[in-house]
Amino acid sequence: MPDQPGMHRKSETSMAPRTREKSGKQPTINDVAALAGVSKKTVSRVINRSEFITDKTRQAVEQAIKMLGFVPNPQARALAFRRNFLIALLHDNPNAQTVLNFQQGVLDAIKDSDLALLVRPVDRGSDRMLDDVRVFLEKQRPIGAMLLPPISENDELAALCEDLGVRYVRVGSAQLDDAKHCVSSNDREVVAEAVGKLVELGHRRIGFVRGPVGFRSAAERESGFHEALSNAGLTLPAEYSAPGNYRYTAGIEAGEALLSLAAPPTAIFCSNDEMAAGVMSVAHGKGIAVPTDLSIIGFDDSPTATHIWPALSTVRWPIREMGVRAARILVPDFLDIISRPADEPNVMASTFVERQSVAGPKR
Amino acid sequence: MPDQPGMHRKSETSMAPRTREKSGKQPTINDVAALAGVSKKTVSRVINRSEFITDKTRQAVEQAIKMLGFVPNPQARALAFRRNFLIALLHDNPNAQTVLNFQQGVLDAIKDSDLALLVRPVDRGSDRMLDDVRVFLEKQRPIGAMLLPPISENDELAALCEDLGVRYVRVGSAQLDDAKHCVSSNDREVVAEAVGKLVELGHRRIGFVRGPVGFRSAAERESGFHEALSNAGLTLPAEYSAPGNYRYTAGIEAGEALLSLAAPPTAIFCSNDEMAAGVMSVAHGKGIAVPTDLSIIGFDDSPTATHIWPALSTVRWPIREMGVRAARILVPDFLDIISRPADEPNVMASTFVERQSVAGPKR
DNA sequence: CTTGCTTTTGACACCGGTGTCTCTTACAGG
DNA sequence: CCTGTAAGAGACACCGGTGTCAAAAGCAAG
Repeated sequence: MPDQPGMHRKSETSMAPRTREKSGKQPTINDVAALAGVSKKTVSRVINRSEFITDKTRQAVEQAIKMLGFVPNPQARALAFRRNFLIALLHDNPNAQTVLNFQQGVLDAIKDSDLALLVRPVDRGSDRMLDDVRVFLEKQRPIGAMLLPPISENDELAALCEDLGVRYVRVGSAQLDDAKHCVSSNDREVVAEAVGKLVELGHRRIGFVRGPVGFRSAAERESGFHEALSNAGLTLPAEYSAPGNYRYTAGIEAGEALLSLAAPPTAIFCSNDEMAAGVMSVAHGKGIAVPTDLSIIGFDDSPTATHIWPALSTVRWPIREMGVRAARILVPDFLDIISRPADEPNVMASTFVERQSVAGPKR
Repeated sequence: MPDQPGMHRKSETSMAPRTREKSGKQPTINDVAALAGVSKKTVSRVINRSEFITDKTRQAVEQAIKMLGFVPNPQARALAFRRNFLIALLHDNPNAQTVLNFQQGVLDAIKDSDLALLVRPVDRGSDRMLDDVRVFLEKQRPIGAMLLPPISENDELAALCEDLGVRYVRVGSAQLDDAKHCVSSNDREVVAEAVGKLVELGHRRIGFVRGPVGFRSAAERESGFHEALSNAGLTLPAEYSAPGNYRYTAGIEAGEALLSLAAPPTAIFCSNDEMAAGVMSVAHGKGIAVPTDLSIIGFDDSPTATHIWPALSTVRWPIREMGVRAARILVPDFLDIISRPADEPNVMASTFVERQSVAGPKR
């Protein structure tokens, strides 16, 4: 059966992942140029805030833009600029809430800009990780990338960004003095403050649940803990220090270990909230009352901190604010920032949040 | 003071948000065409799996592609296709863990494809919401969009996608029969099963903490609850039903109300885990032992469910699997799926997870 | 009114792919 | 062997912007 006369063959169009467009086409730079009576390059200059343009021309173009509701096509710009107007968020899913809060901060910061956010989990551990990220960055060509802990500690990743001409910001770790590439918080200091409160309340037997080895965040927290102890002239007996990996189950194990000691601690600082929840569960199970018989402090101020009972005293990490700040460091030129980034600190303030899990020792 | 002879003026280049590129340029379709001795269009056909090509030519091109390590430039394709090879995830931050789990599922599904994930929170509530999303979709031109609850219930959003030629999938709500646009889970059924277990254990006074009004997810859970009760020939006294909004604080209030009754319930089903945590806190505060004096069931299987003590029996929502499934529905043509999407269900199975917060009534 | 410079603007190629249409080739049938 | 037809491959325009460089315009000095 012959095809319709006019039909040459199956159209190649069907192959394209294209879907129909109902609403009228959007205006292009050519439409604007025609309406304003200038060349498209001039319109381009206005869009890109070129300084070599007279006010008169600029205004004429801006009016035409407004009249047509013109929005530059990001795909075309991406092709011409060899850069996509995107920020990539690279993370290794340490904690959902953390990622999402940070993400939220970044989105707050770029809300009124032309940027969008690309999320990309990476598999630390995998040996193809570096290649995967390279391919990702080469393909997506984002303006910049944000590295969340723990992968922010990977120097090779930073070097890769550097090499590919992708701006980057490392969050919560690495050299604090590199204000161009780092955002962090004063965790050590605030942990010391929190543990100091325990000492003030009269605690002398204070336990510690560590974070995973090799994590800078964990090292910071541990160092703050020791600082508080030595300030008080105390030392940490080996059996009062339990290993951990930021997981709830590690908290359970640590709790079992610490609370089974002949002379158990009267207070325990846990390197994050999840582990604190684990320790608290063990205490409940053993009939040890919190905070009467045992004070507990966590770190993160995750939702868990308020959901458990009694509500957990913890260190709030300004992760969302760090997201905002990271975006400002990364792409100040896209954000119309009032206060120049240089004026803002790149070490954000963590705070100790006191809830119901801390009291003086029983006597 | 005159400039260097060759220097014409300040270069306009400085305006562009471009950063230097160290590593050598990547090969383009032209390089491939030259190496394979064919036209670029032919290479394009191979890339796009056109059927009008002989095996011989295809192999020659594929070899050239491999030899050069050629990767098509997504920006150029986006421009020519008028579509970006992206999937947008639109959500209204109902619950960080949920969003991230879903996100993870989507990423699992698109891992080996050319797609990337764009995340975009939307502000339900705002009246500019629809316009914001329109601008976003028009600018980014993703292939498709995923709508997470509760905004998945917004018909105008779906219509907008339709209108803009953006494929879409609505998660966890809306018409279940629309297999092309919906993924959901059998929540009603599983809630009925969970509450049925309470009845089997001998509970007769069972309280209910509702979800926010107008949410389909809440309605489903409530309907499952009632189904279990009526199966057992029970009814829900008005004072046993407390309002809620999925927040911890609402759980606190509901707990206060229900547990202050002269004849308090011996078991409470909460429409989500956060509220269950709130109810549990109130029980702890009142010295009501869980599960001895009070059984509690939640919904979501969020991290909170395992972090609180005793660990919460809850309904696990297969959110990550729904993410995978949603991606397969949305972009089957990009995923090289073995089992065709039509073969898979679009109603995923929730499951009741029994932990330590449920026991028989005290008698 | 020129001249000589600087500032603004525009013409045109180009970024790296895809759509359309035409031309070439391969093969079955006469 | 010739012809008719359909499949395969290529030429060229185009997607919607930006970079380069030359031309035009503005302006102070001669």
